[in-house]
Amino acid sequence: MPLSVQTRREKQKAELRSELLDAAHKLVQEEGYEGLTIRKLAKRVGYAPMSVYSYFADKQDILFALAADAFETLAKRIEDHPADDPIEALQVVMTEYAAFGLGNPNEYRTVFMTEKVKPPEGRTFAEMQEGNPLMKVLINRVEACVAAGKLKGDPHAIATMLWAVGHGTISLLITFPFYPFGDQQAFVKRMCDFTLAALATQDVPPLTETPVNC
Amino acid sequence: MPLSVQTRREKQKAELRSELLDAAHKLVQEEGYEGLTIRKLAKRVGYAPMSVYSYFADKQDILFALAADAFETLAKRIEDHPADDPIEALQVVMTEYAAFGLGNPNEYRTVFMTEKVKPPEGRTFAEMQEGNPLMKVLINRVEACVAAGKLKGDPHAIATMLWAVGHGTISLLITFPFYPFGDQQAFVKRMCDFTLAALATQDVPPLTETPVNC
DNA sequence: ACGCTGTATCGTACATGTACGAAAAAGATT
DNA sequence: AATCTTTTTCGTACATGTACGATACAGCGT
Repeated sequence: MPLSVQTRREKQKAELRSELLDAAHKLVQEEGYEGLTIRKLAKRVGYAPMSVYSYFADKQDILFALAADAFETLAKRIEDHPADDPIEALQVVMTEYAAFGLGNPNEYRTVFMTEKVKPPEGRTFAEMQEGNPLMKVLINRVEACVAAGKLKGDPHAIATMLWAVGHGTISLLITFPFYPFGDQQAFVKRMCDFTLAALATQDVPPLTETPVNC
Repeated sequence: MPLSVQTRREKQKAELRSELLDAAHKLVQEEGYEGLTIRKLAKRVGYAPMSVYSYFADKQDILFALAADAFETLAKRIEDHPADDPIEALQVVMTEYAAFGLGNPNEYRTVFMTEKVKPPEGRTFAEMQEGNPLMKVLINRVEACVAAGKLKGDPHAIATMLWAVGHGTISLLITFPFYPFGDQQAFVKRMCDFTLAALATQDVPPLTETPVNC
């Protein structure tokens, strides 16, 4: 089947977009997060600065795309990680997640700590899962724990609570590196163990279905 | 004792600083967080834009100062809140904290979710407590719980863990209002109850004293 | 081949934070 | 009072994100 004209054009557009992303990635590698400016990026690919806006809504959009790549890699790494016990598998998620956040604070920030304007056009929850492959892994492994009888309750609720604890832990460590948490790894492990131990003793009801406010 | 010249000058400087803060506060009230620009602020108080930098290191510094005021008010509100049971007193902290964060996302953001550059010159932990009156209240109430035998372990460690959970919960609600948490209040309450219940059953050891890694 | 239409590209312009150093003001010293 | 020193104020300039609208250009029908 020959590509329709429209398809070809879209492909071309996608190519240029990823060329821009490549250049952006390199720029960040070479000059750090602050080093990425629209003008430099445009010059790098031989375009006028404003042309970048044909491919990305704004600078945040670029940063998001870069960070999303990084998170996808993380998700793959987690999936590839061996884990016999379902609870251990969950611990791997938390640990790797934390290591990633601490090792890539800029990416973590742009995805989880910056102002969001995107009102999701379609189904919010599904989007959330599509958008973040991590959430998928997390829920899968929670479900495995529930199936194995190690945890009890609604997987979505459990996953969300784990996310809240994990995110709180990591974002505090990122934002206040000088606060006396003691050893970062140890603090992460403590929070993880604490939460899993607590979850092991409780049956977690589903989240209330009150419509999203805001 | 008459004021020394130096003191008088410092006072004058402090006055102008707070005049600037007042103007900034009004600007934010009138035009929103985005409405606060250095140029507008300077014009408001009849100064040249660059003069603002004699009183604040940068724009963030202004936002911080504004947010710090708001947090102080919150701390006072919490302290004034009646609470018979020490655990209930702790719940009040969490609840009010959450309500504040959800009601003042901008202030919450600037204090807890923005890049920090300040390397604390003196003792880090003490600064942390001075800087944030909330942490003081939190630790006090945790200590009360420990004293009453409702909780067991190191107060600083317990407070830090509560902070991590509370912060994770609130910052997720702020950043992802469209994620299906269900009812926000209910989610906050759930996380709070979950954590306190878990803490009630564990003896919390002090945090490791490994030097801060940054 | 020739115009038509929509899209990709980009030139210009503006608001913003803030670096740098000059100018002015205040204070100290003689 | 006069001069020197220090601090405060601010004029200018630059890098940046991006709004707006013009231009060039590709694909289409005739």
